[in-house]
Amino acid sequence: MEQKIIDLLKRSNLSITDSRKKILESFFQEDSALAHADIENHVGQDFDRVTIYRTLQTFVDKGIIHTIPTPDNAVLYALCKDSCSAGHHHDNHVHFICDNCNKTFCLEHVVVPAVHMPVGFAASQIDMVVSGICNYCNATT
Amino acid sequence: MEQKIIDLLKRSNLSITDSRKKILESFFQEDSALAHADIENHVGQDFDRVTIYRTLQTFVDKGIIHTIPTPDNAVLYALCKDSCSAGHHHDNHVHFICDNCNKTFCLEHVVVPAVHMPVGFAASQIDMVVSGICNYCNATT
DNA sequence: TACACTATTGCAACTATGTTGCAAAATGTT
DNA sequence: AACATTTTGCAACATAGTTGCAATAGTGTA
Ligand SMILES: [Zn+2]
Ligand SMILES: [Zn+2]
Ligand SMILES: [Zn+2]
Ligand SMILES: [Zn+2]
Repeated sequence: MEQKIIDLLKRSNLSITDSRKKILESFFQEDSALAHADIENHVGQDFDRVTIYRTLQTFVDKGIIHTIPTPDNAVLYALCKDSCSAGHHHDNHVHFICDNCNKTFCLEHVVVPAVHMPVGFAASQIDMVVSGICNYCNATT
Repeated sequence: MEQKIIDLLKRSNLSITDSRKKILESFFQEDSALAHADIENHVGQDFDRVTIYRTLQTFVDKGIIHTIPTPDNAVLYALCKDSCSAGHHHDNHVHFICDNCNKTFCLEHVVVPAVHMPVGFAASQIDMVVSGICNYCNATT
């Protein structure tokens, strides 16, 4: 884990700092997307709020994580897959929000479907967010 | 206009107040979705910030307007079509955000396409937000 | 390892956004 | 007009996010 994180930071041309390691750790330990508050809980009192904001922004810029738009306008972050790089995200997958456990997941293998635009409108990016019951919650009820 | 607004409020079982009239007016005058700040600008100093928040919430509850999730997590509101009623929205259309003029539109006639969920996931609601260049901006450049 | 250079962090202060309780004012009904 | 009910404004609070700057930590080089 430790080494995997260090490699990722090096590959992204980022210096290895305690906060970056700890914050990345949060993402590798959780399979779902994280809100700023989740990360604050995970890293505890170790780092300043501001550091977390700046670190997350850095990770987004470097293509390490991506943000997820949600209907209730909370900001969520999740790890990007390898195809993302600095200044160029390739996150065209669908996101799923569970109404029961309230977790948000990247459905890596579900590509956002095409949609026919009215005349005059040119689409450059499409976000799709699905809510419902996740596979874990469906299995345990 | 005035009469149209009064009728809409009566139909929704809401009392006719100055703030509700003025805020609804904002929506009828604009063809694009409005942020809280836009409405604050439109109504000027006439009403308190809190009143605007509460009025918008009331309108959402009554099925008069709906919220639009955006990738940058701003809250936007737009008029619902007639099929929406108190406690039951029917807004399954695609939303479009123009990268040029920065306005957001309801594409009333573009229905959110179906998407195939992985095993175990049950979808109950789907939001699709497209960004790009709108028809007005494409026509004038 | 020590040094110098640069990048990162913490702090404090600030802005923006949204919420709550309560008394005053406006609305609808009789 | 008088009453009961909603709605509004105010003040205070809560949460989220940003900025400038000085202190600190990380990196590459000698
Ligand atoms: Zn779930
Ligand atoms: Zn994702
Ligand atoms: Zn436009
Ligand atoms: Zn809409």
